[in-house]
Amino acid sequence: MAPGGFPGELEQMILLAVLRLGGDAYALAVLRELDARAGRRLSRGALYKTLDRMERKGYVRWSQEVATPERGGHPRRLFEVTPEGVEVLRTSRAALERLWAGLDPVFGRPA
Amino acid sequence: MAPGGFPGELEQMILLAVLRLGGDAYALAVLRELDARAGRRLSRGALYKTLDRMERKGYVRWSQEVATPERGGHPRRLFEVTPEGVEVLRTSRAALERLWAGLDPVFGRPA
DNA sequence: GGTTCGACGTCTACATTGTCCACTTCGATG
DNA sequence: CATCGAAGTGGACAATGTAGACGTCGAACC
Repeated sequence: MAPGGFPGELEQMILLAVLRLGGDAYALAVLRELDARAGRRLSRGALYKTLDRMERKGYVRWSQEVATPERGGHPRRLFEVTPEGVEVLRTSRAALERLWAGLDPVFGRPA
Repeated sequence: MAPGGFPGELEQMILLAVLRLGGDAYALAVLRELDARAGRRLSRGALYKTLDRMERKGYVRWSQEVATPERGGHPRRLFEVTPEGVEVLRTSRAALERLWAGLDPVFGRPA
């Protein structure tokens, strides 16, 4: 298992959203992706907090966006998932899948 | 979405383990199932705490085991997932799956 | 050229979850 | 009767999840 143990539910989702966005993962986009895909809403504060925590753990890193059009306000932070982040996602997914395996009947979704 | 929002990572796993065990879901068995299936280890304290919290939220309920052999110590608690618990699992899984969808290439697991 | 607005990021405070460990109970075993 | 193993409980604390208020810039408005 990944050294730090299992990531929290939100951490997992954020990691996935960042991954999905590829080179376009700045904060507000992550928020929109989370809402659109998962119906998961949260404030910017919550997002940045979690992202910062994950940075300390080495699951994500970020850089300032290149100063292209500069549309005002702070320069955007562009997030990216590290290999460690990918790894942690992989193991947590595997664990979950082994628990789900064979339960479909219970959920009225036979096979 | 389920009223109480998304369940935590551990809550999810415990719910699944209880489900898997069917009528045999007493605490120590849940612990073993979690370890065996998901490599997730935790103390009894952690388990009971989480189970109690989930009871308050209506995701699980329990009953004393029928006093058959009485092998000593406290009577065992037999856990069971409520319909609400099933529902919450279903929605959280759906959300996660929508986030995972299409990411397989990233994980070196093409299709 | 001041005001407002919208896209960003940051900070503080607090609620919820996750976690361990020491303690207790009680039958069986020695 | 001392010990052991299976169960459950309680207290304390660490990690995660969460909102909201605040600051900052450029652009658009007037």
